[in-house]
Amino acid sequence: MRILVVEDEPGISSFLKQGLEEESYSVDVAENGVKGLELALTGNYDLLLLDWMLPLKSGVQVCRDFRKQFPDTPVIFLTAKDTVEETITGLQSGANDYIKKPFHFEELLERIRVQLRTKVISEEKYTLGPITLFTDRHQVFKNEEEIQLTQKEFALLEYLMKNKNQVCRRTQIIEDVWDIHFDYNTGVIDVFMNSLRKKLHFNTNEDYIQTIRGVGYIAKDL
Amino acid sequence: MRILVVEDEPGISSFLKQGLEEESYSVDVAENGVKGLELALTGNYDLLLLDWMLPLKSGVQVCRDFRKQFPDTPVIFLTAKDTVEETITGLQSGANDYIKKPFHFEELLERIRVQLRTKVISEEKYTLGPITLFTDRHQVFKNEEEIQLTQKEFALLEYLMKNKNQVCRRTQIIEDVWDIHFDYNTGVIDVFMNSLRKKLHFNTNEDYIQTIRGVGYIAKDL
DNA sequence: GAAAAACTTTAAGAGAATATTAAGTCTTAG
DNA sequence: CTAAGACTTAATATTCTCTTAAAGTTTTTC
Repeated sequence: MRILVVEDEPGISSFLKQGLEEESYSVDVAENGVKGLELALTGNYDLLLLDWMLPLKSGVQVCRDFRKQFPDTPVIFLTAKDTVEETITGLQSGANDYIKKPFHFEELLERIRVQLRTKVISEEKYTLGPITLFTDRHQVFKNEEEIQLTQKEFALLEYLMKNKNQVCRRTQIIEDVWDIHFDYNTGVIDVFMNSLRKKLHFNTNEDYIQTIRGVGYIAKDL
Repeated sequence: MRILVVEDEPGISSFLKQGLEEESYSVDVAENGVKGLELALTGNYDLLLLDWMLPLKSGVQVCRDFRKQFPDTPVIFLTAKDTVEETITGLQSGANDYIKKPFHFEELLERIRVQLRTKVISEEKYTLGPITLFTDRHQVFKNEEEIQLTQKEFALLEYLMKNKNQVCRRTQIIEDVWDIHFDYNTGVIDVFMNSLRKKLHFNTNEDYIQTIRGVGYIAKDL
């Protein structure tokens, strides 16, 4: 089980990391809200532990943004903010539990177990840099923002992401995405690759989909 | 939403009953563990509020026995037992949350909502932007104005709202709303979607029900 | 550096999916 | 049994997607 700890005080985060790893969770730490959300949105975690007061982006904001894409992954606030109003705000932002500092580690552990015991099997998804693609839901996100794709655009992106870091030849693509098994000559792939890149609006240094002259294309993390 | 309060101190239980009923929960009270378990096992409740120290049968015992038959109904402990060991024992007995007395009623309310928002199935009220749908009463409102829907229109809207923010495929809709389990190709869905949107008379910028070409529809808050 | 090859971009027509309308069939209340 | 309303089917209209083709750009080759 993978846990993401978003906490800016090194003392607390390293204490949490060590303690949780002793319980054989695998733990990553982010030291500010922006980095935390970014990591969380990769979808690699089964649970989030969030501090409220974070540099760059508050825990509440992280929780809200995270919830839009992951409605089922449990989130636990772990914070010194202890008024009733703050607790309620935290829970309303989509958290599943709210623990006030100072806390007992054993109680935290048990509350984590409570959240994880109901957790369902996670859905199939692929990632590519800031892009996340959910096959069943038929949805694509770039960071927090949802991107509307047509059928073919989606199928093409799905194919590239499924074969991430591998060169996809044009003949393979036309077979697997278009289901055409004879020699083809029109520029369909090129046109769709174009609209795909346009909709994903990569910056100049975000070369996540590269063309390989004379062969095809490749999707790769940078 | 029906809540069972198991609590032997009349002062506390009547305070809880009154407060929760003001929030339009329907509340029953049991004043000892045996009676509490008996009522709980009727399955008529969506959530249990349990005291620990109870006559005849302890809250922990009630929780354990209840869990055997109802693994998914949320249970919240509400108790003066406040050591870490007791908290852990309570949570391990199958509870979903553990609140220590004295507590703030507003926080209790919010923690109840947290538990109930994941129990989608038995929920009786759904919202979507200005739309509110009551499953039991079979009523739909847009803001204050009631909207008259037919059976199928209601069922369709209910399905979309139950799966808010999730893509609903045409095949799923035809299965779950029409109960047709083979391939089906008439435009029933389109026709009902049309009359639904007409009756809900959304403005141009109120795109609460979007169509996803080639896939189906999605109801989402904006 | 010019020509050829490969890829990108744009635009328009064909095709497919959905929206709308209307008519026919079924159900239910009186 | 009849009439009103609800559901389904079918036909037409509209909108959006996919494909093709042609023009523009970059890269490679000689």
